[in-house]
Amino acid sequence: MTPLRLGKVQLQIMQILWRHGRVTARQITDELSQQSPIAHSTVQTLLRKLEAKGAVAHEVVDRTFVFVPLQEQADVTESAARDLLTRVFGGSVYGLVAHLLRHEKIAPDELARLRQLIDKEGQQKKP
Amino acid sequence: MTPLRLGKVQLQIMQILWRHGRVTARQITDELSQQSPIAHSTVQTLLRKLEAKGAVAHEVVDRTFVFVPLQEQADVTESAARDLLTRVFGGSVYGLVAHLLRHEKIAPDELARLRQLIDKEGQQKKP
DNA sequence: CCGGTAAATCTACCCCGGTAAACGAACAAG
DNA sequence: CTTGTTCGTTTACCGGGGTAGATTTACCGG
Repeated sequence: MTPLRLGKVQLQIMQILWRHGRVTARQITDELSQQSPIAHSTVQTLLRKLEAKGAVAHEVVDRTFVFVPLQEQADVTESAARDLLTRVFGGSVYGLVAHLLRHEKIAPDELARLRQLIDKEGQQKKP
Repeated sequence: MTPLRLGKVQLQIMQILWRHGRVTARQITDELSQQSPIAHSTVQTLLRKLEAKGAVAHEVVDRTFVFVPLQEQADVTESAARDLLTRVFGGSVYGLVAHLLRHEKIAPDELARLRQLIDKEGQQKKP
């Protein structure tokens, strides 16, 4: 299980795949182009590279490719998060969270939910 | 102020720079080689690339280069964290922290300190 | 049957991180 | 003076992300 490193656009493609489950290259191009224009062939190239890597697969429906994600979102999220955690924060969850609290603005209700979450986590000492 | 993208080894070099303030290329090579062997010329090449990017500078002392970091650790940390936050967690601090709590094992005392930190953050509503 | 349309493939760049050998300069020891 | 060591510089290569034009393939409508 190699960590599977994904680039910026590749991640965006995977996210579209995860949201919709089954999409054509054209759909991906359209959705990506809403943010910044991108050539259809570029998307196709990246999809081929993703497929070569085992991150996606395609089925042929009506002579057009329908792509499906193979790599789980949870896995990619996990490896990306752990990557930042270890490389930048030396593995300290406290360090990362402290940084987020200090440098990112957080809505008060989010903060409240966070406190609840941590409390619940603390309760799970004795199962 | 471009985000300044750094690779894996480049980040390690910057971290050594940040720890020591002023180091020679040799010191960096030695320190990096404790983890995984790396050629001295590789380190020098990366240092040149970092300098070309404005991340470091060098002074000449006794005919050898002494490198100093120009880019602040806080800035790099910040951009890396925000990068993950926006690209993977859609900007949701809650999402990222929740992920960390769920998937990373955290020492009980770290959890306690986290709760304190969040409480203190909550108090700063009315200054 | 023919031309348009749309999809897929081929091919070719550029950039940059990482890797390192090869070369050159300068000094230190003998 | 010659040789070896230690720097720094030059140069080259690989891999992979990103980009996209050009080309082929296949269908569909007139």
